[in-house]
Amino acid sequence: MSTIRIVSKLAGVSTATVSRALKNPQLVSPDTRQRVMQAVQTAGYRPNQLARNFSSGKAYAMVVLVPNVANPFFSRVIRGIEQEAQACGYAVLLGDTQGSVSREQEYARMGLTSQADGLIQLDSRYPFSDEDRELASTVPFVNACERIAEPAGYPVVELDNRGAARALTQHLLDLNLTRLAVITGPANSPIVRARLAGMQDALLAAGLMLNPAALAEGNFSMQSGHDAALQLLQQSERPQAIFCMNDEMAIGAMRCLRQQGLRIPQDIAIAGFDNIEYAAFTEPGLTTIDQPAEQLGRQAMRALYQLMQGKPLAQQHIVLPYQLVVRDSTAAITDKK
Amino acid sequence: MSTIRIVSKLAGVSTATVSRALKNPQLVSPDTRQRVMQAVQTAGYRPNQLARNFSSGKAYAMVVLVPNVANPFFSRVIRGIEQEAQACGYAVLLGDTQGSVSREQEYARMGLTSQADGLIQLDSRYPFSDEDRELASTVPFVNACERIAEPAGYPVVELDNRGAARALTQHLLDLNLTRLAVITGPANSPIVRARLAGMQDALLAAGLMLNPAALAEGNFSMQSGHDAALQLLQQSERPQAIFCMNDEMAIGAMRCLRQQGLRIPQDIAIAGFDNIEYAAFTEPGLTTIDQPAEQLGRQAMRALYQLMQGKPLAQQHIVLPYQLVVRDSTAAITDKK
DNA sequence: GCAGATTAAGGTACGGTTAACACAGGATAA
DNA sequence: TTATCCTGTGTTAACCGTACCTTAATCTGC
Repeated sequence: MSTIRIVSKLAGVSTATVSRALKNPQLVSPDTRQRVMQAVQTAGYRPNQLARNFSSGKAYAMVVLVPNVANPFFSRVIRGIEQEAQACGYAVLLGDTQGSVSREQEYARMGLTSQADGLIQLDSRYPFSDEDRELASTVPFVNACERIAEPAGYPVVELDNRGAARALTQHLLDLNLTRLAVITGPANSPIVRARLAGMQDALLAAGLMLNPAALAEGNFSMQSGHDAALQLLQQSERPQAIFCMNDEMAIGAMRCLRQQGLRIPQDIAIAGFDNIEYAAFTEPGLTTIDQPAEQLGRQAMRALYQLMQGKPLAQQHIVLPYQLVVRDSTAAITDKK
Repeated sequence: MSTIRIVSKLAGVSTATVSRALKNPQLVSPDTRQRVMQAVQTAGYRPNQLARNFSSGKAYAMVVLVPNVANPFFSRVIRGIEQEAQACGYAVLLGDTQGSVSREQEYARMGLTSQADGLIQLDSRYPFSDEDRELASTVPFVNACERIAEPAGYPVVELDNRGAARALTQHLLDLNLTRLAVITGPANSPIVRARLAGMQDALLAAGLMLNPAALAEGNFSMQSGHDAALQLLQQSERPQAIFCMNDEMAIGAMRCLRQQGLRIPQDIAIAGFDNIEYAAFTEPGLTTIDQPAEQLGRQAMRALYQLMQGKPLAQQHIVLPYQLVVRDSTAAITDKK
C-alpha cells in the first residue's frame, strides 16, 4: 500500500502539498498539481481512510439499530437511510439487535468509542440504562418510526400514527362496519398506543366504543396475526372488520379467515398498516395505510447529519403524512349473517 | 473524551500499563490492575476504536454488497452475515448498490482504502473492471448466492441450484404435470442458468423437452411475475404448472392467475423458489425450495473471516443443501379442461 | 551469595493524514 | 525604495493506542 509520503517523494514535494493537491486543488499551482496527480497515478495511491478518520476524529459512519433487517418495512426505511447516508458521505453500520438488549448495547457502544459518529434507532427500547443516557448526551441520535416516550426529548421522525389510524377507522365506519376488532402490536409500544388512540378518536366521534374483547395482541409477525385472528373469531359476535396494526399480521389474519371458510371482504373486512409491497399482491388486495418508509429513512438520516455537523435541528419532531390506500379487502359487508 | 494518557496519569502508571491492564490483565500485578480499573472508571475511559483501527491497520469491518436490502431473501442472508460477523468481532457496512455499478464501485473502494477489511457480494456483476481486479487481488472477497462465472476463481457459497431445480421439476412431473412453464430471472444470471439446467435435467430424464414458448423472463419482482404469467397464459395451450425462479414472482403469478379466474392448483399449479416467510401465508400455501438463507450468510462470513485472518480456505466452493417444501399450490390437476 | 531467570512496569517510536504555522519570493501600493 | 500582501510550499505536531525495547526488582537454584 503506497502512502502519501511515497507520493510526495515521487512528485518531489512535501506530503502537505500532496494532501492539498488532492483535497484543495486550488491551493497549489497548476504545475505542481499536475506533477502530484501524475505521482498519485504511478504509485496507485489512495488516501488511507483509516488514517483520515483517526486524524479527524470522525468515523464517517453511523449505526442503524433495527430489531430485524428482514422485516420488509424496516428494510425499506434502511434503504432510505442508506441512500441519504451515501449522499452525505457516510457509511451505514448495520446493527441488527434481534430484540436483544445486549446486542443493542454492543452496537450503541460504537458511538462511544468513535467507531460511529451517530445513531439511528428504529425500534424502541425502554427504559434507558445509564450507559444509554451517557450515549444520548454524547452521540448524535435520532429515533425513526417509534418514538420512545412522550414528550421524546430527542429527535423523532415518524408517521402521524394517530391520524392514520383515525382515517383508516373512519374508512371502515364509512362502510357501515361498526363492529370492529383490532390486532395490535405489543401493548407497551408507543406506536401501538398512538394507533389505538387514533382508532378511539374515530369511534368516539361516531358515538361508538371499542369492545375490549375485540382487542387481540400480536407481535407484528404473520403467525401472530394468524393466531390473534383465531382468537377474535371465538367471540360470540363475529367482528365485521379487523384492523391490523401492520400488514404482516393482516396477511396472517387473512390466511386464518380463509382457512375458516370466511370470505374477505364479504364476511369480514381486513385492513393493515404500512403498505408493504406484498399488500398489493394478496388476494384480495389489502387496504392499508401507506407509510413513506424510504422517506422516513431519508429524513431521519438528514436530521442525524445535521446533528453530526453540530448544527441544531430546525424541528425536533418531524411528522410525515400518511396515505390511505383502499383495496379490495375492505368493502361494506354484503350478506348479513 | 478521555484518553489513555489521562487514565495513566490518574492511576500513576504509564500508558503501556493501562493498555496492558485492559488487554492482558494477567501481565500486570493485581494491585496495579485495581488502580488502573479505578482510574478507568473515574475517567469514564473507553479505548478509541478509531485509534486502534488505525494503529492495527484494520477496520474490523466488512462490506456487504447487495442489490436491494428490501428483498426478503437478501435481507435474511444479511441477517446471517451480521450474526456471524458480530461473533467474529466485525462490523457490517451495508452497501445497497441499487443495481448501480457506480454505487457498487464506491462501496468496493472501501476495501482499497482500508475502510473495510473484506467484502461479501450478494449480487453478481459481470464483467470486472480493472479496479475490480485490483480489488479482488488485494481485498478478501467472498461471493454468496450468485456465482459470477464458472469456474469462479474466488470463493463462492451457494445453494445447489441445479439440484434444487431438478428436484422441484421432478416433483411436478411426479404429479403428472408435464406441460410445464417457467418464469425465470434475467437470462444472463448464473443462478437462472443453473436452475434452468436442473429443470432440463429432470425433463430430459422423463423424455420431455421444455417448450421455448413456455419460458418467460422476469426480474425477480412480484410485478414481473404477474406480467410473465399473463404472457404465458396467452399461449394456445395453457401450462399445467408454472415454476417461478423465486417466491416473489410466484406470488405475482398467483395474483395474475386468480384475476384470470383460474384456480390454484386445480387449474394450474405454481411453485416458487427461496421459501421466504410469505410463502407459508399465501392462499394456497406456496410449494417452493427452501434456501437456508441465514446459513448462506453465516458460511459466507465464516469464509471471509478465514481470508481476513490470512488463512487459506478449506474449500473454495461451498454448496449448501436445498429442501423441497411442498404446500398446496402444487397438486395433480383434478379436472382436465 | 550470586548468576540467571522471571516478573512488573516505564519509555517511546510508529502508523498516515492534515491543520496550523512558518517562510520565501514575487507582486503591489505608497 | 520599502512596507505590505499574497501565493505556493515546507515543517511539524497532533490524533491515540500498541508493541517493542528497556530497566528495575524480585525470585530460583546451585
